[in-house]
Amino acid sequence: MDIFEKLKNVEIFRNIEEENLKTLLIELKYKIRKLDRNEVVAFRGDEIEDLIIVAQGEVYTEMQKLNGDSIVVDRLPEGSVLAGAFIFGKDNRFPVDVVTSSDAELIYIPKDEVIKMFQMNERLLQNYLGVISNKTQFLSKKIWFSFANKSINNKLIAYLLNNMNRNNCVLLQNSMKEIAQMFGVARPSLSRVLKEFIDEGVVVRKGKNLLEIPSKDILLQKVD
Amino acid sequence: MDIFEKLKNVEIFRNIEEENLKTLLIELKYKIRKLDRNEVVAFRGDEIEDLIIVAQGEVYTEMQKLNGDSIVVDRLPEGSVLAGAFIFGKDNRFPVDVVTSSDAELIYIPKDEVIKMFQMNERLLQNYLGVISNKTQFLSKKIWFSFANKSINNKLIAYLLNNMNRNNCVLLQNSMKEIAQMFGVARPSLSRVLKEFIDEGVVVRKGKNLLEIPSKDILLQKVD
DNA sequence: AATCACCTGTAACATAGGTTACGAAAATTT
DNA sequence: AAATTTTCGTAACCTATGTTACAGGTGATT
Repeated sequence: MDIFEKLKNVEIFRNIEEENLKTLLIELKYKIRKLDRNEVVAFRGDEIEDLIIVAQGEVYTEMQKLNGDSIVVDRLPEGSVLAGAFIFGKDNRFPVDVVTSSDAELIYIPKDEVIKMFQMNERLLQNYLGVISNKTQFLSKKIWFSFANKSINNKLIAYLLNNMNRNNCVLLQNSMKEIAQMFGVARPSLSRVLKEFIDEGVVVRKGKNLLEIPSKDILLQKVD
Repeated sequence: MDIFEKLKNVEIFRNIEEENLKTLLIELKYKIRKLDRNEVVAFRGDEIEDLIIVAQGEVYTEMQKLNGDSIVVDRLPEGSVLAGAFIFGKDNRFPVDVVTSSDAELIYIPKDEVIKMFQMNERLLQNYLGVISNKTQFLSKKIWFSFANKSINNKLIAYLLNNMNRNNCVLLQNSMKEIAQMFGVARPSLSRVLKEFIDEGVVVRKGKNLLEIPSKDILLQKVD
């Protein structure tokens, strides 16, 4: 598969006509870097000078906690852009370690070239703005969620309300383990709160992955 | 003061030569809206179709918690851009209520015009990318901080390490009340932990707003 | 200087949530 | 279908943090 085929599937190149994409490829300076699985793409603190595109494979980013544990922050599948908010921001260094989770092929486009690209193709610019805007939206919502809902109680209520369909039912998309992780709480603790709700009849188990909320209002009364 | 003077102080118009800025003003379609103190600029859920610039005065954004309390999310001083990540993102509706905290003058620039602007002036595009990139960076760091440092203990250690100067001292920029708010914890709880550190000699009070950390290593041993 | 408003430190108390552990159920692999 | 691994519910226990309250300090305002 040639580079052109790969670029077509990259998020920032969506909906760009083949013609224009080919023109871009010719005009543009870029470098391709091939890596094996588990190779380090960049260390925390490294300067970011290029836009990096995951043309093939997958990479993940991880951060060090104070106690030395490292936690996976993000998985970037094929077609993603790496640290898109960091080439134009104040802090031009990687905030995280970046590692490949499979054989991977990365495309490096220098910052200057990126800006040139934007001026050559309006659609591309809009895509890019979209990508980093979505990231910001995603982060904003995440922060709001954990700030506005401190107790597991409230987190669960908010989650249920967000995922409720017309029939007052919630189909659990994630395992309890995963939900607990999303909430940043211990699994047994979440389990305990859900049990309370079920014991009180505020929530009814309809099946392994299906919950029913008999009354939204009664659920809301449980907010603390 | 005419509109031109006001625009010069807007974050996305920084470092743009007067000439170019004047040209932009002539070419551009925009609307000006004047508001009194405590007027609502936009409600949560309203469609976002324009880039909104705070040309004069100040606005703040607030969100509703489940229990009805509203919390101030952000203050946007003169020269800020409102919801910059939301005109290009997937979700084109305000995530928050927006209210003026003083008499204010807002400039509305339609999305299409904004893109035109970007293509007329490269510097402007870079500024805009910078602004929303910085926002993303800010949010990322905030999330990481609260995710990687669950206990007040660890939050405090991370804060001290981040704000330490060469002399192993930390000049407290914010009041304890504010720091507690940043951490999302109760003030007396933060006070208690700091007292522990001081009692143990891990941190030394050098003055009202000055702390000394005798040994970084010993401080790090306190991580749990 | 006197009043007021606010920020701090501190303590006693209540509780939400983390930890650990174990067995049953479910899912996956053999 | 047997075996192995993973998820889940549940309970007992413990600790970190929130809550409330009060008094001394600091700074602003009059």
